[in-house]
Amino acid sequence: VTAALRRIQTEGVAALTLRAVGQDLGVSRTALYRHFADKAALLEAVATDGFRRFRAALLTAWEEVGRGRAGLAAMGEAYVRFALEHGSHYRVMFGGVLYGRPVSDPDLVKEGRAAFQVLVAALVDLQETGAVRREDPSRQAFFVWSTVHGIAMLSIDRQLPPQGGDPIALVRFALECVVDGIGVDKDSGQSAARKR
Amino acid sequence: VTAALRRIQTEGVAALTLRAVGQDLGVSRTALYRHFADKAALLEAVATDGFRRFRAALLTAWEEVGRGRAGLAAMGEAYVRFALEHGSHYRVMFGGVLYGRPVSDPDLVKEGRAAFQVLVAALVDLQETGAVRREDPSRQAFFVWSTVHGIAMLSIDRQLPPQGGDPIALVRFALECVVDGIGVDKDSGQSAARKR
DNA sequence: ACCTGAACACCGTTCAAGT
DNA sequence: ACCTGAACACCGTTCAAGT
Repeated sequence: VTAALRRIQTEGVAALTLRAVGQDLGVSRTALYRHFADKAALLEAVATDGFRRFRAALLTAWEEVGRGRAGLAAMGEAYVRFALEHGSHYRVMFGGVLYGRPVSDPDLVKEGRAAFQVLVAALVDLQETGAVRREDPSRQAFFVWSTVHGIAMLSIDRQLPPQGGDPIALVRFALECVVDGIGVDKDSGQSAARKR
Repeated sequence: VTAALRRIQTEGVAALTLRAVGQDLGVSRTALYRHFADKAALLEAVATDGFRRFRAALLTAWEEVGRGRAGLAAMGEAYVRFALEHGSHYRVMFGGVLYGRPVSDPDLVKEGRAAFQVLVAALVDLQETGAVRREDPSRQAFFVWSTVHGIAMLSIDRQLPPQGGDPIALVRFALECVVDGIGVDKDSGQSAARKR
């Protein structure tokens, strides 16, 4: 898995061939079939590993900055930073490299859910401090996730420039708007974050 | 191009091989090299065609519903509907099938920009009616685009369920929050959409 | 201008065979 | 248990050759 990761990082996801991985390991291409059912299984293992690192990155960002609205912003920045720095890895986790489902590895879906739960927990926290409306936090989380995921994806695909500018600046702006959006109290027409 | 599109729709993007396209056309695989420099060029043509249809779909949704906040919502729904109904086509346009850049076809970047301009124009319209803050509309557009793109991508990759629910419902919720978010007047703490 | 067939260098995968 | 080598069915791409 680490050999596969190294290749993916340096040569891109397209260069991940069983033969190349085998060669890096000083072993035959077919030897990998003793450890993984097929290439998809290797990719699933890579994705699972990715979700673990990903979750850790989000969590430390959230805790270092000290929760609250600023914590969510830090988490969002950590999110797109991860995606930018590990573009190929992020692609394997999300971008449909494993497009021909179904996902067979239960660890993969477990780690994926765990990463998502970090976001849900953050939103619950924001609800408690009153920064955000009290409603289904997982719905809010899907919304936030989509926004940040979209920024990450478009950045990786170089679809944001030319004047799209810095992805980090964009995610900062976007998350401010998002929190305002899910913070607006529909009855009073006021931001929940601003009223005491 | 239409033959390639048909294959992509029915068999998925992975099944798009030059040999298969040639066979569908009753022609040799290598014959395609008289019309496209290589496979990437074919995919770029498919993507260009996709952006044209995409732009048309967004535009009619925007105009049919009659602009304004409801128009943006309709546009967002049309967006994810397009992505869901033409998953493979959408993938070619965005999802990094053309990952190994650079994009060489100038028509492709032109059509891509044109589709994006539909969104920008909509936001300018919302600014004029006072539904949304007056600031750089393209920055707002990148934000909105990211959100909807994220929902579309996660839906296509089946990453939203199980309890993520209907993507259309999610985009409706998300766009309401987004408009609230970019409509909040920072000075008064009130939603610009609500004050007269 | 457009197409063909053979050829080349790559894939993932299977399988009989070795230690 | 782990690995190997040959083999198979696929790829994209090139090239000399045909009309």
